[in-house]
Amino acid sequence: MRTAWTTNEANQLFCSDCAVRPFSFCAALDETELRELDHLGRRVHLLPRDMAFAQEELTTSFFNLLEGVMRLYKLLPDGRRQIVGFALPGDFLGLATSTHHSFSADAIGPVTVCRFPRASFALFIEDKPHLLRRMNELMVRELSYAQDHMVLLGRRSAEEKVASFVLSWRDRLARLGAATKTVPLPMGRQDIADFLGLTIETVSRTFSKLERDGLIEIMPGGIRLVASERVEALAAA
Amino acid sequence: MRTAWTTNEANQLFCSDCAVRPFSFCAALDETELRELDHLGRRVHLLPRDMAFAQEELTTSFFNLLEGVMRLYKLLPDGRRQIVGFALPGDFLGLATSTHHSFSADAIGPVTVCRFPRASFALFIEDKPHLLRRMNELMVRELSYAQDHMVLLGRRSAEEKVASFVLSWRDRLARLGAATKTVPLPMGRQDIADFLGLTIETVSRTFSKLERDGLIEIMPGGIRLVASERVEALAAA
DNA sequence: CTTGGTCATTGATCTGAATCAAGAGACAAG
DNA sequence: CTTGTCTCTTGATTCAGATCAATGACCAAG
Repeated sequence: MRTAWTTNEANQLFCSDCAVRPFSFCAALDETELRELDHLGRRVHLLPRDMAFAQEELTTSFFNLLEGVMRLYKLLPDGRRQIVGFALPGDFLGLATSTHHSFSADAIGPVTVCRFPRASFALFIEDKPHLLRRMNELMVRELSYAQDHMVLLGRRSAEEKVASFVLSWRDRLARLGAATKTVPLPMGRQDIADFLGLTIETVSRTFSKLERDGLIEIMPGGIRLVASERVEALAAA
Repeated sequence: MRTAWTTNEANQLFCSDCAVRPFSFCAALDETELRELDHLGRRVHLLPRDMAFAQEELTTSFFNLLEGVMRLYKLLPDGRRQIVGFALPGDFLGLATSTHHSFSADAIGPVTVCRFPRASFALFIEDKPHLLRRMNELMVRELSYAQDHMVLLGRRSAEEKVASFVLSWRDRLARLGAATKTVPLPMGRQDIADFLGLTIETVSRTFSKLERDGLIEIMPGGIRLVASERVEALAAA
């Protein structure tokens, strides 16, 4: 529950050296703008379970994820949780309707983010049409992703949910340039359950079933796709 | 399945007279820009079931909904349907990842839309930061709405789903300036089911139960909130 | 007035996933 | 090595919602 970034600031590096720039909103910036951005952001390290921001909290910062994986989730008053997404390096976090965050974000493993104060970031993008268009593009992608997830949550079986999840997670990692046959799953079973609208038991059983049927192999920290075409078939229909 | 707008164009009216402008993206425009926009858009009437565009189709137009209600949905290969949203006057439709639509949109009742060719609209907004920011704002709202819906689909019971739906629908209508105690439901039970991730029977049974318990009254074409505070209680937790 | 169509409701039954309940590993702290 | 704490898995049972099956209400066409 601690918000680490108030107490735990790392030394600054330069945007021009940033490894995630090609995947990030800042890919749209030129040299001059990058140097300007250098003065806005601060690198911050988060430990597992550290929160970048919480639902209902005043929006004071935006974040660009540099390293690690984050969990984005909403809680119901009685404690039920829905994970609305997992963030990977290059993802931009914190955009919210006006003043308050509509979901919480915390670190799964160790995480590095680039933190931007809300106000100065807003000034920075205000009159930069190419950057605004880039943000638009990212949000359209995000929205389309959200709609796909609604289909999954509303209309798919447990087996289809798990299969789709594994594949779309693999594809996101692949876009960042990782291997494809072995799929690391840094999040726990409960996280997967809360993402897919299932219980932890059903997720566990479904993984076991997929392994028993010879589609995957369960490994510590992830899975291996033994018969990816059969997993694709499950995810497709 | 017919796309009516190729054959069924209405006579043009002016943006400055447009009733939905205060609710729409074009609220951000000044006099000169409005006159420019007049030349881009054409008003088009759709009949029930007419499609504005279909999933996978090339994006040739954007739409601003002027009158009526539309259904936005995605289909799985086997015919299962998830409605990702209902559009009301003022809503902007058609933004998609690059070239293709990611969902279908059709008319529930009779509908009037303002149709903009993709290319010229893109040129029009390209260098207008205030308009780009306005679009951004609308998309953040959309995304936040999508996330709320994920919580509903993934973590709520049938009764909670129906209660939340009725209230959020009422609130959207209220923002457009309609009455609040009686809630018109222009969409059918099957549409509500496909929106909430339920079957038509469960929706029907749930409405009946809410009526039996004295929370609502079922009327032709809608419902009346008899004990809205009890409905709110269901929707909240 | 009858016919056929669509849509909504209700009842009976079934089932996929939730819930309840143990274990089994993994691992850090003492 | 032991102990406690997690997380994951597996089994038994229950239950919310799906499925199957009529029936009723409404309405436009003949």
